[in-house]
Amino acid sequence: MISTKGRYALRLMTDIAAYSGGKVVSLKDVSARQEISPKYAEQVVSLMVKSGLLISVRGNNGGYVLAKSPENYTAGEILRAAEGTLSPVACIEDNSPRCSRIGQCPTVDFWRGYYKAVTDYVNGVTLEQLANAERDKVGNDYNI
Amino acid sequence: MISTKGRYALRLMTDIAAYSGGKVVSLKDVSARQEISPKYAEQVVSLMVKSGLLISVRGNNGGYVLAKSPENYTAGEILRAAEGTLSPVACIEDNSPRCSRIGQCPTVDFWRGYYKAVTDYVNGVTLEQLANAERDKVGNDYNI
DNA sequence: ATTATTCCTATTGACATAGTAGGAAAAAGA
DNA sequence: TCTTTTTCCTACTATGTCAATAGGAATAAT
Repeated sequence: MISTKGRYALRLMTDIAAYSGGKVVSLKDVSARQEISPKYAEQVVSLMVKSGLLISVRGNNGGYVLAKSPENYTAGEILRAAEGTLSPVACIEDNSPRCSRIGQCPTVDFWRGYYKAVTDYVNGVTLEQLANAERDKVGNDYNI
Repeated sequence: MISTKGRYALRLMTDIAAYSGGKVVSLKDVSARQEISPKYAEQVVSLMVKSGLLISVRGNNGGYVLAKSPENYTAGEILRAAEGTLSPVACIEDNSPRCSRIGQCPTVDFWRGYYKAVTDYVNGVTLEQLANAERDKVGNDYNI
């Protein structure tokens, strides 16, 4: 399962992309709209800053701005910045400690394929697409 | 990440498919070949039995047999039996407690797509393919 | 009766998750 | 200069999950 860090990161980035209009926006506003604990949102957003996906502005009237335009972000890079890796197993990551069974393990190739299926998918979705979904959905608060 | 339960389940099932030849095989042998703690392997295998993927034979000379032939298993059903679900988020599972933001969440469709990418992949790999990989790899114990 | 197996449940140490909390540092405005 | 609003940083904590380990009961062949 993807943890709340990854899920919140995606929603926070989507919100900023959808509503900031390129201006600095405070996390207070973003987290309120997304109903995410402001203090926890801070920690998630700090991962985005550290990865260079968001630019922070400190002080009064400060906040965050996207580092590039929404169509140039993929969901994959946001999730990786939050989660660390999307690899299903440790042994196929870069810099993984060598598994002694790697030469005889029948499932390594299977996991590589799994990883590729996930990677291809998340790298194929842009933040712009998510932001459009956000704007489309507002007002559509139908309870199924 | 997929837990050891899922990873071990796949390797144990693969081993049985590759080496049992349709006969009852004891878990002691299987777990030794796969270098998995026998006691822990018991717990993993019991999930397979409960899901009907393996048939158990109790008593002396007992063990386990595949419930069907390897080409009729997918990696997906084995992983789901071990892991419970492969869904990346709780809100898109069947019988999930309704999330109050479902009507306005911009990422739900993204996660559905993610889930589908994973599901399509794991349902497209058969146990027979894994068993062939196992047989091919034995003897290729090159240390990279 | 012995032995080899599966079956079932309890326990444990280590670690990760999902926050909460408090305050320091920065910068704008009065 | 003082106040306010923001980000930034670190520590703490409760809860739960993981990955086993452990012990013994039930079963069945010899």
